[in-house]
Amino acid sequence: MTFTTDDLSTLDNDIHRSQQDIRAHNQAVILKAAEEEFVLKSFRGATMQGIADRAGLPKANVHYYFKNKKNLYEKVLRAIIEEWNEGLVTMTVDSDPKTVIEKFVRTKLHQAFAHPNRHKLFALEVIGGAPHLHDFMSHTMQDWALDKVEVMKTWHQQGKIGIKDPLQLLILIWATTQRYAEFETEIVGLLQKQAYEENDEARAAEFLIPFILRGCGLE
Amino acid sequence: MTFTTDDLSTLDNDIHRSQQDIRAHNQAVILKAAEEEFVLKSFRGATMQGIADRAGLPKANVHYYFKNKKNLYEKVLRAIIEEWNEGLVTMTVDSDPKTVIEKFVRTKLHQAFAHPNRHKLFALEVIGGAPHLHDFMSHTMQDWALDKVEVMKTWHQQGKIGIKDPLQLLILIWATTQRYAEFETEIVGLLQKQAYEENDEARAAEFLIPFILRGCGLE
DNA sequence: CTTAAAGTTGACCAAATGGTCAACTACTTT
DNA sequence: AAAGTAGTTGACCATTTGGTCAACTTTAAG
Repeated sequence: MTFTTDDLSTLDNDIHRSQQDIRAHNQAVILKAAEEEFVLKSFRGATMQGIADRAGLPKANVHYYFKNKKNLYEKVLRAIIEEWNEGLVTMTVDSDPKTVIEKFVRTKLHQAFAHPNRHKLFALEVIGGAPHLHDFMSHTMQDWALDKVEVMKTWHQQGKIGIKDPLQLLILIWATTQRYAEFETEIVGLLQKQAYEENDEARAAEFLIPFILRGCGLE
Repeated sequence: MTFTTDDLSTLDNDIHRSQQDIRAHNQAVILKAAEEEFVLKSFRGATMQGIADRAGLPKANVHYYFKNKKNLYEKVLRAIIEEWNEGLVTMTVDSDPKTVIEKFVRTKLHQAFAHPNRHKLFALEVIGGAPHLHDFMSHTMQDWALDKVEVMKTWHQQGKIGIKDPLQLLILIWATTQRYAEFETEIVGLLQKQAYEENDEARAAEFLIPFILRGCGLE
């Protein structure tokens, strides 16, 4: 995929657009519309017509760019995996636990606030048994996780960290950071707001990072 | 609802069943089937035929007991709210923070392992904007949560707890406990198992409770 | 035993929806 | 400017599916 979903409106005022631009622009608009529709209605509940309406295009045009609904869905999922790969913090036995854990939490939290829909979609997939993410879950992600677990076990043996069962820590960090994306609706309600505001990510980080470090016996 | 979903098979061997028993039994079987189907396929993806097959009944029979799909779905959601209400730990300014928090985490964690599908369904709803849970979310749950936040703020002022922003703590506890239900697929994979085993709940509790208490500056 | 009520079920229908297609317009290239 | 390629779109179709219904069987009541 050579296009990006950022700044979809930059080309809107050009009457004459090159066909390359048109392709990139329309595909990006459709992917964004699809992401929203799939989050709100889930795979089967989302309709091609609904996606088309959201994208401001006729339905047949959506089919021109994406073979079918499943194909479109998988293209949307790909963006999730790409983002996940970007959040891979380096973590070796020689790293400083406190630094690495703080960086990891901060990165994941930032991703959650930056792309909540992606995290929601990922969660929808996992809850439904991850039928489309099976490879990713049982290879890429699992390999990464189990490797980090080994690193943290070594840290524990060296007395650098007060965590005997690092897999549980990994689960906790994912749970707490991603929660702000997945349960946006609930949390925004509890904050008595209509939507997240600028400082909400900072407020979460300010709580989470010291809490987790304390839990790990660091600081 | 006067019936229960527990032990659906007790009546299976009786040839002659009273009509009351038949009603209770069939409704329970259908609700259980619906819960599974809705979790796996989400509202729109679940089909009445699929639910009927899972329940071992003809589709028309499902419609005999539940007016329509929406009605059936809402009946399933009701069970979730009832379970939620059962997990309400008493928490006042005079309670002992450590005892209450430990009890709360343990209860929520137990519910997560006991009824993962309900938690998955709840999560699906929230992720999709909670269209069917709006009243519950913005009244029952919010009132309860904000009340507990006030209690914990008092604890903090009295120096009983090291948490300035208790709403974040509440979010963290919900996130970490419910995670074991919602992300069952992922976590079971990370544990390199086919399904949770008996000690997995205890293993989670053994990690989570000291971790959270430490995070709160207790113990 | 008779009558009514409750429960069962195959067959059917109308609406929704994914996907196709052919006609058309707009760009691009030579 | 002509021919070819890419993009647009309304109309259409086949399939899926929620929901109905009428005929039928089983249980309950008088």
